[in-house]
Amino acid sequence: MTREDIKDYFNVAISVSMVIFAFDGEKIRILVQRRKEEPFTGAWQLPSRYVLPSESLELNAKILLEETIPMTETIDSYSEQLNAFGKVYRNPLGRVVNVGFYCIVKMTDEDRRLAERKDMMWAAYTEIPDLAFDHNEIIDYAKQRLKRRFKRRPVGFSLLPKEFTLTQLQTLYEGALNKKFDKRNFRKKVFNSALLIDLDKTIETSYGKVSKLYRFDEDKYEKMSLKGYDFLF
Amino acid sequence: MTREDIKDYFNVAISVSMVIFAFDGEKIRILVQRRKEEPFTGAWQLPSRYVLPSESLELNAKILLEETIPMTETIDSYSEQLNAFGKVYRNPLGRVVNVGFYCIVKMTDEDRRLAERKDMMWAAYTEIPDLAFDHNEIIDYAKQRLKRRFKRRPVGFSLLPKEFTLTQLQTLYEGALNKKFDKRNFRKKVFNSALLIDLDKTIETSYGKVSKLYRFDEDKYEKMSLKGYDFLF
DNA sequence: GCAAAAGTGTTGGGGATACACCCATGG
DNA sequence: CCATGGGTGTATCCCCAACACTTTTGC
Repeated sequence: MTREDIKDYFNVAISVSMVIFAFDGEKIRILVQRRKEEPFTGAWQLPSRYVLPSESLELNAKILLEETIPMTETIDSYSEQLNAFGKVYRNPLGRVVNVGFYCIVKMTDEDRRLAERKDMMWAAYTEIPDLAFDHNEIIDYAKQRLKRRFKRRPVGFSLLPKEFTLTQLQTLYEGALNKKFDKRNFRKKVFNSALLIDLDKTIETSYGKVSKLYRFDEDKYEKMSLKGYDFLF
Repeated sequence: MTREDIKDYFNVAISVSMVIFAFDGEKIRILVQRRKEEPFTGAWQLPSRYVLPSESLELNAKILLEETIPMTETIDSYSEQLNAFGKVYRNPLGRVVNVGFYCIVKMTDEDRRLAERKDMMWAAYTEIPDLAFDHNEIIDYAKQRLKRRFKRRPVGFSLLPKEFTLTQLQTLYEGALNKKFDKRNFRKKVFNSALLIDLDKTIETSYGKVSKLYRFDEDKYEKMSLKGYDFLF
């Protein structure tokens, strides 16, 4: 088979979309934006980008993330490919196969302010509006994947600030897994993992309470992980 | 953005590849075939197919499976999409993004005979030869995925004949998870799940031994699964 | 008679679950 | 003084892991 024989096949476009998960202290949220172009102008969508034949998927995903939330430190965010979404008629411009990605970022104040703009919104995990193309399907898939990751890897810490309280951690896990935990048992579990560093610092939370701060011990996790340790929830 | 603006993007081809897992009673194996065409003529590869812009990924994956092992009942096989593999220079003909799939089939005698042909081989799970393109990478990914599935879902039964012995089941799990199990504990575990039906039949296995036969209770699993039951290994 | 494979119970420990009260603070 | 949220210990249960011998049969 030569390039000539298969030229009919070379008429597809690739796009990447990014499901950006962040945690505002209360709920997990996903960033959606308004479309500026045809088709579906004005509709909400996932941040997306077409990929040139000469460019890699991963690079485009990275660029997409950086141009969408430019002020956020995305260096230590967690990112991963989802499936390819390739229904024939998902895009009226032609055959476009979308490769979904998701990432987990620490929400900064700048990120919060993004939502003040009219063309972006941090949609609550549980209340995603109708989106253009098949982007709702991509989000559903990303949510499933996130849930699975939460059960087996310490991805939650990528959503929290570097220093966090145990109540924040528990709220996050309850949101992600859609399940209530007993406070004492939850604490026992995370302490048993021995992956939290007590910072011997407190922070004022709501209602004038003080609460102890912890940090996730990433180095220790890496080492244990290599020895076959599994973080399970 | 119009179709004209983005015509540079519509110059990609899509292919699908299939990692076909089967179990010969001793080892898990993966079907590879010889390439008949340029590039890499004569090299081993995963069964693969280019996808026309007018056709769906899933349909192509299904056709690919059926034309590769035409005599096998693939109806009750388990199939799932893997990632998109999209390195820029993976195919010398142009930019081809490969969408990987894997499936799990019950190996029939006809399937075994496939391996007698010179252009196909059931490669042992642990001894995959060097393949064309990035197909080794796809297989590595598929193996990881299979292992995870084995831990959380009763996929193993799709690899076994409908009626099987507990020794077969254990051999399979040990191969898939690369781990030895204690025979008594293994049996306790599968009996506790209450998903095996004792067929009150025996079969002659090797060395003139007789061994009891079991069947997997798919209906019961479906029902329990809906109620939130998790099959864990 | 011995090698090979099927089959079968008990025990101990660790992790998960269930459960309730005290204290400090702001209003 | 009360509402809110942070913080702490114990008893029970179940699942998991460790462990060894008998029986049958082909060679």
